[in-house]
Amino acid sequence: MGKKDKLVEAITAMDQDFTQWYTDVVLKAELIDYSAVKGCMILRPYGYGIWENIQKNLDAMFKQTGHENVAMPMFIPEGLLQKEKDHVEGFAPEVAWVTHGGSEKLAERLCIRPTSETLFCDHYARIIHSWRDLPKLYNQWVSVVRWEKTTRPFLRSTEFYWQEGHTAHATADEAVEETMRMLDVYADFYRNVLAIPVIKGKKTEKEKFAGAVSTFTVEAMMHDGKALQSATSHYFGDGFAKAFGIQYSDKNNQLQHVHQTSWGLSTRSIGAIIMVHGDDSGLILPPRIAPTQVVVIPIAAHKPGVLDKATAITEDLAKSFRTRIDTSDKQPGWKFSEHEMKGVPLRLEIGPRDIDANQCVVVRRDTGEKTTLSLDQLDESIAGLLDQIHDNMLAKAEKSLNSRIYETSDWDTFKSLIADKPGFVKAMWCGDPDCELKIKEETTATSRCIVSEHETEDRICVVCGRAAAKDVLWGKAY
RNA sequence: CGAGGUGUAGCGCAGUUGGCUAGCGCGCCUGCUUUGGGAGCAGGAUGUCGGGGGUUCGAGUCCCUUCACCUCGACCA
Repeated sequence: MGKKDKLVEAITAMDQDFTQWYTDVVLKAELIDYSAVKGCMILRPYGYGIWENIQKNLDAMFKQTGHENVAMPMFIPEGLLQKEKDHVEGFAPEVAWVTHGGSEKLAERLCIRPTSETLFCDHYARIIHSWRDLPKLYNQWVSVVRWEKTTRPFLRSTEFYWQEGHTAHATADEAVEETMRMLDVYADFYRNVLAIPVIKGKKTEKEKFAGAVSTFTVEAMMHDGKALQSATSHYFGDGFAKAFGIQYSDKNNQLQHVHQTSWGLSTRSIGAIIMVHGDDSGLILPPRIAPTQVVVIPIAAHKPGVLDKATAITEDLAKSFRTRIDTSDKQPGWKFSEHEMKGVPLRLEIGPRDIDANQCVVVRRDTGEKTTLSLDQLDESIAGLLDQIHDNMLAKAEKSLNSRIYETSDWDTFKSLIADKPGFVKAMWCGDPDCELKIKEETTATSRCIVSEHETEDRICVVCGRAAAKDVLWGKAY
């Protein structure tokens, strides 16, 4: 047993048991703790720190696209929830109800928001009167509650944090444009901030959001080849507007219904970060959202000058990067492993030998590569390395995604691909829900999204062999 | 909600056909020595054996029940 083995024994190896690896990482990297309520997790400082950085980056993108933040109540009266038929049918089975206020039974029970369409619609009906009031581009950062049967940290919990954008527009075209704009924002965010490549597409009727005209999604591929629906953007048409009476007078003094969208990204994105980038030593965090980008580890800290120098470097770097120094009395080796497990992108070692040579040792989490850097112009070196890490993580994830998308038009090949090859299968679909259902029943794979739609004579449905226009990505999903 | 699994110290576990004061490793605390890949020595603290009920002279151990967590299905971000 070498020391490396001991390190690995803390976390289950990915290829031995991926779900156990995931649970180990989530707990040992101190992202969450379980709570007293089933299915509810506590976001610990390190886990919440990731979420804060996700919020910071994504919120800036929302602001750039003209959106404003608001805060809606967490309670929805039953009558309000029931206004839109498809919506209530979709969510009713998994809502939590408040029936009492103090010891008084409520005349009308209140559900704890599973999503806030109804609240926004109710509000919009009151504040939108004129074409001059449009568009309304609102977003909120809140938690919602869905009474899930099976829960897993970040991937599916009873309460989870997310943002939900809700917009109202004068025309259908504008609303469609908004739907696609926000889908692009999510795809860009995943790529440029989380270093995760995603596939954009449209959900099938079966998979779309309750109450939506159409749902668009970004799908990511996890290390085990399974799909994770990573964010969604919905076009509502005027269905909610009609149910809630959201009308405005247009420029010709005609009463019109608004056209709406909603879009959301949740703490599930943290699950994606873990399962796309992680390795057997633990987390590997994308530099742009890592709570700590650089951890400084003084070596032989008791020796004169070491701690002072390490502290000075930390303070200097902290002006430009999220930098922390580890002054605990643990052994250096212990610290190395600890910060690797927590996915800190860069580790900076500084000891007596370095100080004499005016240098430090910097180690990349993504490659393990160790380099010696001059203490002069350290800022530029670190900035360059963090960008390189991002680019490398993205490139690696992209390669992993692209190398595991298979394509076939043959039903038997399709079945064996789903069964034997982790990843996605691209196959044509005629659009018949029965064919979609057959795929799910016989392979457990579901349609992830329709990536494109175009009529071509020679293309046939992978299931029934009839003419097919939809290019669909299929896969097993979380 | 269906199938299966696990609950003993902070974590990982052992605990024999039911039997005396419930153990081990790691971690934790104190002190000293150490420090470039999970340190060493010495001393110390920590338990409602998940909860409730039952059988028994006696239950961590057997029975019933309940709760939580994990895995696989059905549903979702």
